[in-house]
Amino acid sequence: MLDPHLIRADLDAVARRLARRGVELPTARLSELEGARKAAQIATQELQQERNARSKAIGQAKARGEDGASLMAEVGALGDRLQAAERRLEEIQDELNEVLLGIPNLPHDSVPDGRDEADNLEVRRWGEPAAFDFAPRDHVDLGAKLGLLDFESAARIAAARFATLSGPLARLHRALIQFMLDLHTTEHGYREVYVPYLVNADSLTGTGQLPKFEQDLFKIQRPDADGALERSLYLIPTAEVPVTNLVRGEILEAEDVPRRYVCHTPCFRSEAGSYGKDTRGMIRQHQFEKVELVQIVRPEDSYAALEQLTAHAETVLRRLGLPFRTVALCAGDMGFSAANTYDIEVWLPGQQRYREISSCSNFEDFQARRLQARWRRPQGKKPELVHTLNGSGLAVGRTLVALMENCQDREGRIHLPAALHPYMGGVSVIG
RNA sequence: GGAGAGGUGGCUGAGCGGUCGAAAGCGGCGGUCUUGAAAACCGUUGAAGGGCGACCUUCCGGGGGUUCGAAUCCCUCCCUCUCCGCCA
Repeated sequence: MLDPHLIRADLDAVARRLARRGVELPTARLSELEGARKAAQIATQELQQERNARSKAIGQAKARGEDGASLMAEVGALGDRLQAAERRLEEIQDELNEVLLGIPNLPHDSVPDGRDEADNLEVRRWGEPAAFDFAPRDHVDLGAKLGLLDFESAARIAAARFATLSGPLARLHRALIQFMLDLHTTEHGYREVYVPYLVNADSLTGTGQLPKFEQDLFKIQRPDADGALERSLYLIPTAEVPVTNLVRGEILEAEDVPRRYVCHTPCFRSEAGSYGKDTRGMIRQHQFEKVELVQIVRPEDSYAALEQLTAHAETVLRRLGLPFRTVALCAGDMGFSAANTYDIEVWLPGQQRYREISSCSNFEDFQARRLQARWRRPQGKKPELVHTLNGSGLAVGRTLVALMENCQDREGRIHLPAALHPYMGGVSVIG
């Protein structure tokens, strides 16, 4: 959520910055609501003040042993007016809040202009795509040839857009998770956490998935005692949600502040809007594993943290020897809650292009405001909002795809990088 | 699932219809003392919102209700703890 003060103070500047994302701020409606809010709030508070003063007088009269009946008669008439004023104020605030919750974050000044993916800016590139002296297969063909990757059984068990892995490929998948967790905990200073995979609506509102993107989520309805459907939970679309919510409603002490978490979870995405994209293979699935990096930092440190976190994610690819490039997302391509985002894209020989394997974002105080996640500066000042960041470190399924496609030989065998050998029980070649 | 007990400020914890936004302790901050620190002592210290301001409003797990007035009474939901049952 944006700072309401900022919106009040300079609505046009906010609108201009949002226009870079291709978002039109409903300025007329906002200023109308804000005006109504102010009037209603002042009116309500005046009535409350009057009621409080008179009620107090009744109390004092009674304490003196007086009757107070005449005073009570005076206040009676106030009740209805107060209630009406309170209702009206609540209505306006609900409406205002609804609008506010639907406004995306402001892009940082350093974010390049642009409408979509095509306008993203490459900031660096690492590794050389291998020159194959044969036509490289994509992971679907490789998996089928190896007999270790199968979409039909997954469709039978569940539905389209699921996959089953078996044997050494299933082990490789697990090995990648262990490798990533070990790297980030032992070398990059993250604390490993295990969290719920089902979360409530408040958590999703906190990180920004709700209210706007409910259609992307799998929702679990829980029948209550009467069989009525209430108290829904949602399957997490990313560990970002439960992990960032670790600090929801907290006031952290200064020495407790940078917090760095790493967490492996499955992720579940309904992605109702994107059918038809990446239908082949395991690039876009309803269920996938991810190792996520989350940082809770002091506001002044968040941009340094973004560089650091992105580098931590890149390190995974470096260790695996997978060629990648890092792009700065343009304003139009960034996610709802992000102020600044780097995508890391890995080279996929099967597609002859770089594909997103990690997205590292600084949310500044946007999520923190929704979460009421705060910290106290050393000198015992007022609590201030923290800044939050996260990034995949990495998406496991896509890493598996990249390994298969980049490390294949003419016969369709997969030659694993040395970094994974300890996690594979000595197996260095699959197939 | 059954029975019971609870949810109060950064933390612990009192209050159970009327100056209670809330005692006390811890912690934090400021000061005295000290070469410095600790200890001791004194003072101070919740959050959010509104108003140009003097100030005002809201908040005692969430929501609803009773009342002139609710942390305190009622309803409901959520959560925590103890015992029993069941269970990976």
